[in-house]
Amino acid sequence: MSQKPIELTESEWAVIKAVWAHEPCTAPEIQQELEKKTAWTYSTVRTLMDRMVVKGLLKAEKVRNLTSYRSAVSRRQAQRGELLYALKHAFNGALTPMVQCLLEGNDLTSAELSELESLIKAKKADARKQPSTARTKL
Amino acid sequence: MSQKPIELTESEWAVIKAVWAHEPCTAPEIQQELEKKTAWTYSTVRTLMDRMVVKGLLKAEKVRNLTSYRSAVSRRQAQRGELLYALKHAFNGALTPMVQCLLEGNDLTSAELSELESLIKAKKADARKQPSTARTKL
DNA sequence: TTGCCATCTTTACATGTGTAGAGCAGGATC
DNA sequence: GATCCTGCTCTACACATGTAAAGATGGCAA
Repeated sequence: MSQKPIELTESEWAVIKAVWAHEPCTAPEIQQELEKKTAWTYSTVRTLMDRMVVKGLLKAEKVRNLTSYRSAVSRRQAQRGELLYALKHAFNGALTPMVQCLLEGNDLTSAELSELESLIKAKKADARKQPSTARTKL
Repeated sequence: MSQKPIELTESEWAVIKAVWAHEPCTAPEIQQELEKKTAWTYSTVRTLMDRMVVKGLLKAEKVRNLTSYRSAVSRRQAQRGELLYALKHAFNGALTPMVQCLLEGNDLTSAELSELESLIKAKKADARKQPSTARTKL
């Protein structure tokens, strides 16, 4: 339970995003996909991917002589990991200041602001009904 | 302009937090402060701090034979750096989903939710008056 | 059968990060 | 003056990360 938080480097983010978009997929596929942005060679991508398998971020399966990769963590999990890192270190776990900082530094359209407002309203209603029980895990 | 984003490792966060709390300060002071939590020796802390000076996260000034340190980045800057990292990689720059994810995964009290609500309301009013001009830099 | 191509495997190397020991120097102490 | 702190400098080492070349190999085309 409570597996340690997922943290991804910039390169790993690039790779896993491509994998999410194509899985199951092969290293050459991912390399081609990323080449536009990163100019990484096959070797580079492959090394990254294999290291990510070791870390439990991807899963690899050998079919004959080809290796097929899939993600081992969901986008949600990865997103939450990133958020938790920021929350923990930059905001000492305090959520409200974090959201505040987010709002302060960026220009939101009033449409976006309204959207957030309704999110919060929904959440409030929710909290009233199910007091901190049926939380969507991750 | 637009200096590259600030990103801190876990250790660096520990150090800079202690520095913010005590600056101007010396390495031994910080070491003692951190010892409780981390059990790092003087050498370790000192190395970290000097590397952070090189990176521009701290400033060091030599007074006689003692070295006095101060932060070179504000808490706000560091917080924003962390947030931007998450925003960019995990959410492809989309702010609303990020806030959403934040709300989803954590149990907020209804007091907190109300607080956020008023933050947003304030922001909305704000946006109406000064359309994206006088933004607090960082 | 002989090459060729795509893919895989191995190895490498620079730089960054976590962690720290060993020895040095200046001021206080005896 | 010899000693003892306290803080400083230098050096080191293991592991992580970014990046990739070189060589091995299996299957298909000629």
